[in-house]
This record gives sequence, C-alpha cells and structure tokens, in this order.
Amino acid sequence: MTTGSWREELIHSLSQAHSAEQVFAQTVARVKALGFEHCSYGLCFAFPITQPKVRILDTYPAPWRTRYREQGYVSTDPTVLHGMKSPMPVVWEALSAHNRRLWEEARGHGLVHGWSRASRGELGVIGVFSVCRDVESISVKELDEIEPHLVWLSEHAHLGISQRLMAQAVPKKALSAREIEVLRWTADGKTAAEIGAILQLTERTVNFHVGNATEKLGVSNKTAAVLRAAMLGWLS
Amino acid sequence: MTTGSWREELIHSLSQAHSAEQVFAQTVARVKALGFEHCSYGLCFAFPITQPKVRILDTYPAPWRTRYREQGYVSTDPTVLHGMKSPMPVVWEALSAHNRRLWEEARGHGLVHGWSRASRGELGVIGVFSVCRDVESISVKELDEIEPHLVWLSEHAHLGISQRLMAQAVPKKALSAREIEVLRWTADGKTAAEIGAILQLTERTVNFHVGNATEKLGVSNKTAAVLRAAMLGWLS
DNA sequence: TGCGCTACTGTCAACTCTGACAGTGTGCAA
DNA sequence: TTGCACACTGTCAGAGTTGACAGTAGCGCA
Repeated sequence: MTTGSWREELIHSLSQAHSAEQVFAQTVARVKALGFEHCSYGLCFAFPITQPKVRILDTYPAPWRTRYREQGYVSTDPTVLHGMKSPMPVVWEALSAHNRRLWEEARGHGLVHGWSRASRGELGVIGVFSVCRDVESISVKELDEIEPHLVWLSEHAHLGISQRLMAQAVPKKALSAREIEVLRWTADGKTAAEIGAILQLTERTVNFHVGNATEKLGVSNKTAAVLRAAMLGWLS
Repeated sequence: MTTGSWREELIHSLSQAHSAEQVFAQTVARVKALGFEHCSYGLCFAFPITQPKVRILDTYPAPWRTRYREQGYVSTDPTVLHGMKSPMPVVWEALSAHNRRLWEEARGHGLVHGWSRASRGELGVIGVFSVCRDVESISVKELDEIEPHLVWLSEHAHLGISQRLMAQAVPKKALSAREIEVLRWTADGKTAAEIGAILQLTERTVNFHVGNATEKLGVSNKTAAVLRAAMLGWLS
C-alpha cells in the first residue's frame, strides 16, 4: 500500500490484523501521530445481562493498570459512566468533578489531559476509547483540528476490536427465516396463538420454531431468545 | 458564541435547536461548507419490531423525494442496507453494483457522488446520514481531509435528531430499581421462581414487579418488556 | 438415491405467567 | 398528616409455554 492516503493505509492495516491486540497496536500508532502518549480501549460486553464482561486494552503504566483492576475502577470511572449514557466525545476536564480520587491517582501516573468517546455495537457492546497525555492540555483549537480524527479512529478501532473479541459469542447456527419471523412477532409481545393466526400456522408450530430458535441461540427460554436475537441484530 | 471554533459553535447551535428539523438545518449548513450540495438523514426506528418506522429529512429535489417514497426505495436502497449492517462509511461508488436502477434514477436528479454512514442509538434506532453532489467525484485525497469531519457530523446530527424524534417513545414513568433488577434476571432467562430464590423474594413478588414494569413500558408481556427495557438501555 | 436441513403438525403433562381479587408496611415530600 | 410511590405477600383461575413423545413433507446437495 503506497497510496499516500493515511485513511486507506490505516483501514487496510486494520483489516489485515488477525487479533484484537493487533488492531489496537495499529490504533495506538495513529493516536501517537495525533499527539497523544497513551491510549485505551475498554469493551463492555452485555451478556449475560446480570454479569457483563469487561476487557481492556491500553498502553498505560502497569502499576495504574493493576490499581485500576484491583479497585474495580471500571464501575466508577467517569469516562465509562459517560460512555454508557452517550456517544458524544468528552474531554476529561469536563468530568473532573466526578470521582476526584480516581483522577488524582491517574494524574500520578501521567494520565492527565485526556479525551474519551464511546461507540455502540451489536450485542449491547459498548467500547470506550480514550487517549491522553501528561503535559499540555487539550485546547479548543486543537480539538477543532483533531476531534473528528479521534472520532473516526475510535469508530474504526471499536469495530475492529469488538468484532474480533465478540466472534465467539455469535451463535454457530443462523436462524431460519421462519424462526426470525416468529421471533419478531414474539418480540412485539404476541402469543404463540396470535402469531399462528397471523402467519397461518398452528400454535404448536409457532412454539416449535420458538423452541428451535431458543436452542440455536443457546438460551433457556423465549424471553432470552428474543433479547439475544434482537441484540445480534437478527430481528431487523 | 464568538469563540472562532467551528466545533463549539456547531455543538452549541445543535443543542439550542428545538426540533429535529432545526438540527437538520444546522447540519446542512455544515455539509455545504464541507463541499456538498445535498444531505439526507433517514431514521429507522425499530418499534414495533414487526413494523419499523422510518422518517427521512433531506434536501433532495421534491420529485426524487416523492419517487423514493412511492417506490418504497428505502427497503432496497444500498446505502440503507449497508448502514443496517455496518457503521463504516461508504462512498456511493462502492455500492454502485447493487440496485443499478435506483442509482440511475438518483443520478437523473443530480445525486451522483455521495457518501453515507449509519449511526446506532438506543431503542434500536439506526440513522443513515448521506451527503452528495452532482459534479466532481469524491477523491481519496478529499476523503482523507473530510471523512473524519463527516463522521463527526453524522454522529452529532444523529444524536440531535434521533433524541428529538424519539422523545415520545420513551415511557413516561421510569422503572424502579427493583423492577430493573428483576427484569435483568428475566433477561438472562431466569423464571420468576428462580429470581425469587436469587433475590430472596416470593415468586409472587417477582411476578408483581414484572407486571408493574410491563405496564410502565406499555407492552403486553414479559418478553416485550425485557426487550423494550434493554433497547432503552435501562438494563445496563 | 440418500442425507441433512427446514417446515410443519399432533398429543400430553408439567411448568410458568398473567391478571384479577386483597392486603401490609416503609419512607419521603407537600 | 396526608398522600403517594414503592416493596412486598397472599390466593386463584385461566392463559400460555416448555419439553418430551412421534410423525409427514419438500428442497438442495453429494
């Protein structure tokens, strides 16, 4: 690739990456070119709902990384909390009022001036992308220049990383067209008998399809099946 | 606002907008500054699942707009289909192989060289943002310069417009902490009896909370309630 | 042609949810 | 202190789901 286009080169190298770590490494290189020392990408995976899983990739100093994990900071980190609510970018300064202790500690590790943004994907996945540096705060003028690039980058990093990490969570078998149709009506709160009337099927047959879908999705009942299928984007 | 920052000015004017149309108008101004004649934003709203609603805002010539609606092009439009699958930007040329008839007709109305990108939000909302122009194709070099800006803009337009259009779809009453807790376990496929054991409640009480949540969410049963709550982001 | 996948239907028992009745107690805010 | 929202429990009938049995039929592919 010698197109001279940073975009095409980056897209190409991201698509070539075999692992999430490789995607992250490519991302880090670009982050440095944009003027930041550190970068992190935290992925919050919604299933199971009652026990969401978290995976973090970052370039932070090891002591901070350990501290962050051991203290369970992920559940009180203002950048994460903001990201759960909104996909809008934030400069860390704007969040400094929340959880001062965490900010002070981070500062002690050279994580001072930062910027974060969350992306949403399928399966209720949320990825929080952050960049930061020690000296020189992020000016409005600088944001004018680089924020669009950071947003672009965060989207690409998110897609590249989340797809690779989520691959295992996608059911092996796809749902049949009929199963999807039945689940769609089920998602709207229709009973098997009602769906039977709509689709000209026996109530029995509707339940049969729901049962098969439930099994394929690896869940224990209709409710979980509909949610899973919807989160996978299989009902739209 | 006389900060001289295009970003702050735009964010400010978007936040001041009272209606989705005003947000769109602000967006169009920025699109023109980035070198495009036309702009469109199509919002696909997932509820009810079996009858998704579509709302389109655009600057296209009226004849094309009418044609598009009457022919139901929204369900075959390659930019929309791409957007349903991926949040990655596309240049229209890359999609020219699909649905040639639509592209030819669009060309006849001056919609020739375009770029699209989809954003996802809560409630299964997908917003497809497109910009286009008549003459001068979009070069790789131009994309290097403006694509990040277009991505940034599409995200902001999406948030501003979708929030305003969706406001009515958000239930009036919030769920109580207990209701959310019960729904979360339900989402993982647990039965009322199991949840009772987990939360130290009677099966009866679990069903009571589910019933109240179902009513607040304006749906007809547990399955629809869980899906709705999850799509609203109320379970995470 | 046979295999596998999908769609479809049947019965039946056990389990689960829904919605109606009715009631207690707590805490907060006007 | 009155009222309201919330959490909680009870019974009961009827509606709905789940999972096991068992079976027919069509389609595409090797």
